[in-house]
Amino acid sequence: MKVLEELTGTGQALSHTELEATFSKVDRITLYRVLKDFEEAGIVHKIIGPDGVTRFAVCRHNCPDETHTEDHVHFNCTNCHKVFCLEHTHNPDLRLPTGFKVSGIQILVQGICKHCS
Amino acid sequence: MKVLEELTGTGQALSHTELEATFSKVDRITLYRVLKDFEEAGIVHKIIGPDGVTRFAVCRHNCPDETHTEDHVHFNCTNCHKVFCLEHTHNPDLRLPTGFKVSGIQILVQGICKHCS
DNA sequence: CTTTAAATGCAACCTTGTTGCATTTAAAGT
DNA sequence: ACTTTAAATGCAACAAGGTTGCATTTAAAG
Ligand SMILES: [Mn+2]
Ligand SMILES: [Mn+2]
Ligand SMILES: [Zn+2]
Ligand SMILES: [Zn+2]
Repeated sequence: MKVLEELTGTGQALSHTELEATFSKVDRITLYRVLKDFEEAGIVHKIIGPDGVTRFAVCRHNCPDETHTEDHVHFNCTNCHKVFCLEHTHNPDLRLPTGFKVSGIQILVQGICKHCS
Repeated sequence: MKVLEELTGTGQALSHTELEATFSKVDRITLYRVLKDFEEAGIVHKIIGPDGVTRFAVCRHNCPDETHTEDHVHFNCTNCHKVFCLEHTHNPDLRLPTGFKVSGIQILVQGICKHCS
């Protein structure tokens, strides 16, 4: 519950390492399990950025458990290194070469975030 | 050189694990170093997918060393699990919320590839 | 108050990737 | 052809991130 509060409170996606620092009393394995459970329950979603860092963010766009569509852009600030869910910036339609059938899109934008600019 | 031939020959992005299987005689550390050197030389580019797997692909769009812009979409087949560079499918322009300044975009599309469909 | 299940912690292990150092291999110089 | 020098390779060791099995705590039901 405390972990969920932290994820809900902060406006960003947090890595296991960051959460571990916040909850230093909690064992790292417990933290892994909590995050895994949240993910499987559809409460949070996992974002693995182009940097390879895994982060977690709460699902805000009241997505039903079934269609757990992750239809928004993520932003990675090159200054503060934070990752934000841009919930209102939806994935664009892409025209791919013939033969390729799209089922999902993951977009991660790099740049300077609102707070750093 | 053999590694570069392999990367050039195959139409996909290959992971270290895959290359290790192909070049079983070569030590895995040597392979890591070769790939790192290629990347720093701007000969190949590294792609870390939403699955967290790191893959390497040759740069084909004769990009100059300076502006090593990675301006194309990557495709991850959910059937054969291969990753392709869609060199001719360029990144779209995105409208982000005010305050966010874009410097780069990474797009990874999931679906069924040309060969699997 | 007792029974039972869930949550936690610990140890051990795996994968991916890096670094230091000794050894091979190959390129230059004489 | 022989020596010198540098680059490339292999090995050991290590570190970060993550998973699994098992014993123990904690808390929920009965
Ligand atoms: Mn998100
Ligand atoms: Mn590419
Ligand atoms: Zn920032
Ligand atoms: Zn395929």
